[in-house]
Amino acid sequence: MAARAGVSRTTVSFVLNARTDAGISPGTWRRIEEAARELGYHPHGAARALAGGASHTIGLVLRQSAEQVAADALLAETLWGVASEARTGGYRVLVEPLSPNDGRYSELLVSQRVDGLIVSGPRVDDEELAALVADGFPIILQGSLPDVPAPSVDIDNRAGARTAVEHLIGLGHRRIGCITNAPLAYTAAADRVAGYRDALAKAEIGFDAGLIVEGAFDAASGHAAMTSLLAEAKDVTAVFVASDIVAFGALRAIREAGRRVPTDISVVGFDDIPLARHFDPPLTTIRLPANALGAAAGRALVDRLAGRPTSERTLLPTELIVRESTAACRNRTGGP
Amino acid sequence: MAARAGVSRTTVSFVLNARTDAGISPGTWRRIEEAARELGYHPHGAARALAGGASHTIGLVLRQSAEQVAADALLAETLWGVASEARTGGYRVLVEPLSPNDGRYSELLVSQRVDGLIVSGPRVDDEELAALVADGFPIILQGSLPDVPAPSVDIDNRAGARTAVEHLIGLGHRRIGCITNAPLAYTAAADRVAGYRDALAKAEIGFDAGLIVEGAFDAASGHAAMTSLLAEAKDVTAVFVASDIVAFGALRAIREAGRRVPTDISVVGFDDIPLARHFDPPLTTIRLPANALGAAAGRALVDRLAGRPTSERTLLPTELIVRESTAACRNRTGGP
DNA sequence: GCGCGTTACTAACGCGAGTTAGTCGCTTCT
DNA sequence: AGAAGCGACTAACTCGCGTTAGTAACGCGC
Repeated sequence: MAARAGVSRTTVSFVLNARTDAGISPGTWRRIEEAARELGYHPHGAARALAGGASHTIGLVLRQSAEQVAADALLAETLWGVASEARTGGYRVLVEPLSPNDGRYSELLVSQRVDGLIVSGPRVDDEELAALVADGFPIILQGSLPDVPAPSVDIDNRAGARTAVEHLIGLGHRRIGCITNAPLAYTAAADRVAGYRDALAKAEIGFDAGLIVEGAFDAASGHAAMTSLLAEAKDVTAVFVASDIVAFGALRAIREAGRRVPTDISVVGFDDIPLARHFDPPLTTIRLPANALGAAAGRALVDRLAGRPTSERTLLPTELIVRESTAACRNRTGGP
Repeated sequence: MAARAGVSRTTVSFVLNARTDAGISPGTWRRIEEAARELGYHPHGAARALAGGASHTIGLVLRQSAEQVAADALLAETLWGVASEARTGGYRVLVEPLSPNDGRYSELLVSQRVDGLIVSGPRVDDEELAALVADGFPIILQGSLPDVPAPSVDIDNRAGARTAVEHLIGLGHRRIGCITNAPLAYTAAADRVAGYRDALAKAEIGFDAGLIVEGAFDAASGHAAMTSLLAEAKDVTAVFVASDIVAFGALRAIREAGRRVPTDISVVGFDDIPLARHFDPPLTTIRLPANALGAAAGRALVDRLAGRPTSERTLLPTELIVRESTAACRNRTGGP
């Protein structure tokens, strides 16, 4: 204990916690700081947590399956955002990857190892989560979950999808297909389809359910979806694929069908994964601000823990990145 | 405290820590377990850490820059491996992303918030790391760092590269180019080049420094490297690209040059990122066991913390995944 | 009836901080 | 001169648990 090199012990605590209200003379203050440095003194985390009643740690629960995590090109970036924001707020991040039916993360909270939780990819049937939220634990949802009364942070999937499709419409396309990023049970997938429909409605283009095909996370599903779409709706001149990875498979299907992108068919993706700019052709897509998403979740939790007001729902804006997979429609079947 | 519902307090501690040596009668044991369940009792993590002298938490330090993290398709999977292995050992994982010149992770260890550290992507000039290791802290390196006397876990880059090139040689190729995954200052890049040379040497193919071009993490660098290689060495019939992402750019360069894969040029990648099987053509590559890598690092640290013997250096085997980007050489210039 | 060994527990200390309620010495007011 | 006030600290309590040493009850042998 640095008390030796200086004077007391309580005083050390005051200095290290920057308690300016406790009237410590500048001389003593400096003396203690120096002693602490010389002795390489560092307060013991656990003791501090015990005495202070706060662990200064937040938990990040990954509710995706191992396969989904492996396939998620943006997860690491999101984690980075959470962690850096947490750090500026004086918190550390404990990561708890938990496959869907693999319960029991409440222990983290209940044992006071973390002060709050960010739950990424929450599922509707998560009873444990609902119970925790009902008990008033500080929890931030990263993703959408309508029925759970906890603050959530997400990107604006609907607006993003709408922007993507409006871009297509602006290029003169009228028959626009849509391949989802995941089964529609996933809210993110449903929201993106909603955005697609918004854009069509605004442009007064009739909605055709036959133009929507479900994808499922990976490129193989995109390939299958696109193949079926090309077969079913031959007059499609553009496709909105709600995931770059799925779009990658779709591009291949188009190539295999002997059509060209963007000459014959325009394609817009979603996510802007690092590889998207290198697709053939470079993919026009909607940038998902992964880092900012993590940071927003981190900030929301830190704010909440500090007792500051938190908005119930934060929707992050996306950005249209125009590259070379989209071009003006050449055969305007639906023109005025 | 559950003492109320049962009898004592020390006894509760014994039961919850499964101290069978302390002679607790089966009746009392059961009574306490029930009471704990009914009261929803959970020991306080910080108190436990303070009293027990161990935080039961390990730190995972990410020493890559934010950009590298974002571009690393396998990082999340590795993290998953670390975390799941840690959990089976009774540990939690604290993640500390730290850009290269952004020091000060020793605080984690020194303040006892973690019992040990896994350092991913260590750099040679990391003085803090060297000091920590010298002080005897439990640290596992994930990656290679010859001069630091800490146990390390890595994949066998050299053997993997060798396997890749041997596959090419087996197909009859003799003029084989090599594009690195990163600048040669990175040991992983140097190791993979070493594996490339091993394979050539074994097959008694002369080494030509002109066939090696440096890539740098992303597809753009692969594109540039391949373009220059095609221009400089027109007789190359195969290329070993030490990273799938870089290979993606290389494939595009080959296409742009009017050559076909694998008809004119065979390509082998490295990493087996999820998208590799969907490349055009599906990429033959070396699978990097990301999950296993994380798990091995986690296990090594847990073992070390438990006082069990740990091997100084663990090299995980890779696996050749043959897909459609490689084919037999057609113009055997160097044949017997 | 006493010593001795078991069995089944419990009182009390200590981990290393944060925090409350003082204490001490010195001015300033009345 | 005595009370009150203030600046600069510190003794001692608290957090919730692990752990060591110790105790009470009970049986057993002689």
